[in-house]
Amino acid sequence: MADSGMNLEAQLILNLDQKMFANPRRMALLAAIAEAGSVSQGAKLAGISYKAAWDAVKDMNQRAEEPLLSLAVGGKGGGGAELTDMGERLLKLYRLLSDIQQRAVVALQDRSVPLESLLGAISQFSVQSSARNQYLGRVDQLMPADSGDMLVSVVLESGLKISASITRSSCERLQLALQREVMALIKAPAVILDSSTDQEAGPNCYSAEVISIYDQDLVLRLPTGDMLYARISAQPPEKGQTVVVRIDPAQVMLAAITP
Amino acid sequence: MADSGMNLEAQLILNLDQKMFANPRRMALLAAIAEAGSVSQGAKLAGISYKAAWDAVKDMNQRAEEPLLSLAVGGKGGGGAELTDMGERLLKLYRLLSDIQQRAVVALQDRSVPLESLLGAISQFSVQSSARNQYLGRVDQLMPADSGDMLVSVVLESGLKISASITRSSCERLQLALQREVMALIKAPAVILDSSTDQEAGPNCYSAEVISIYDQDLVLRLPTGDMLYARISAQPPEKGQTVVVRIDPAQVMLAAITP
DNA sequence: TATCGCTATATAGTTAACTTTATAGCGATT
DNA sequence: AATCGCTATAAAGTTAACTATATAGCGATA
Repeated sequence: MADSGMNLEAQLILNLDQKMFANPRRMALLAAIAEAGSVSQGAKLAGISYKAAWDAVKDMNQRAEEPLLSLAVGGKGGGGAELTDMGERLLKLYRLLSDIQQRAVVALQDRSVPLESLLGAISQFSVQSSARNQYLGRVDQLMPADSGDMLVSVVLESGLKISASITRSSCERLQLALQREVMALIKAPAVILDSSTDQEAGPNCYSAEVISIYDQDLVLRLPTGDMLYARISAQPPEKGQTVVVRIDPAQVMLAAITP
Repeated sequence: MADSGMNLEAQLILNLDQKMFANPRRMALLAAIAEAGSVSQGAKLAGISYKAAWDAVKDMNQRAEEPLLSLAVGGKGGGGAELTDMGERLLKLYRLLSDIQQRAVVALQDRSVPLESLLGAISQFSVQSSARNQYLGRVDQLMPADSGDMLVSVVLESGLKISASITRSSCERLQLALQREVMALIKAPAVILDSSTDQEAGPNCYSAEVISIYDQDLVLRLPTGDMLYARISAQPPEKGQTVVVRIDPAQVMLAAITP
């Protein structure tokens, strides 16, 4: 279940009131019926017997709060079947969920992904941000600042502390509390090289070693071992040099998973 | 699958080489065996017959590339069973995937969630950011800027255009291309009220109507109907007034789902 | 060396979801 | 009014995954 050569895939089953309601076969059938225009032709398309198809359709139509298929008996062509809006929506929902699940399976199979952290795991396969600097940590301190915002201190596994200035309403929206797992996001251009002093002072002020310079991208290493990506502003430093960097807490974005 | 009163839950089945490998019952059994220290006691705990448990364990141990349980026969206590590292990891992976799936199910049941957009759907239940302003749109234009960064123009459904300045490497990492679905994230403090002029000029410069003022939070409405959250800096405007706002493209973060 | 609780394995019955096959009934179209 | 292809329903056989029950074998421990 962990290495590359294996063919692991996820199947989604939706239970309604503790009983199976949707599974891959049923959803494929639903799609086939929608395409063919009748249960009998859809069953053929899906490669199952008419009886099984009809039983499935009957069960779904009865148990869903609204039918998924509207069935016409007799008349033109002998009758037919059509997806209702509800049916269409269920199909979309199911496909979306399957897609999400398959992404998760593929991403989390990698042995290097930590499975302890929900946030860490989810961020591997879901929304990726353009921020070069992404640090997983926990809320360490929550302080009201003068501006009316909250100053949130995040401590990483490595011990590095990063402060973020967040509006109170955002704090509430993310349900930030001590020990909550959060990710601090910092765009590279928000990392300021501070040549005026070589003293660390104030929040988010660190001394860092220059690891590499390429084009205008600067890679730094903090004493804690964490890497920091910055952009070169005025005079470029040299490789191996130690510089002082500063990050405005207002430029730090926090991300979390609401429980 | 759509309204509140229903009891919809997701079940995860993992297929290995087209055949069922892990399902909720098997994983519960694995956990029970780990807790009890033997297959027979674990089966009792999980409420299934010893035969079924043993068949499941045998199948999993044989088909996984490494056994999940190490079984000892005879000796102290007659033998016993223990989770291997691989078994432990599978269990964690499974729990994480189930958790993610359940979150997705709960979030996407809401009728108001658009099921057309993968990014829109995922962002509903996964990582939430502290940025108050979040706009779903598509990449409209990709232009190299003087700084060496890329200026990415995002157009929303409403027609609103937002520009973001992103490093080239981030562009590549997110695989940004024309028409790619992205989300623009802007912290409220990054929205600057520009009193010097009432002319819209340059990128990310909009005239906006003041909808509400509470404490230091400002809610604005753009002509396109989109809402914009800002922080009050110097002199607070009045409700109903029209103001000009400006957002530095470097302060705009983009998020996407890599395909 | 006998005991113990476990792994390891077999046999037979049960269940749920299928399968094939068959047939009744419907109602616009011809 | 006859036709047509569908929905609607039933009966009987198949399969996979269980159930319960039984038994052989193991090896540290007492």
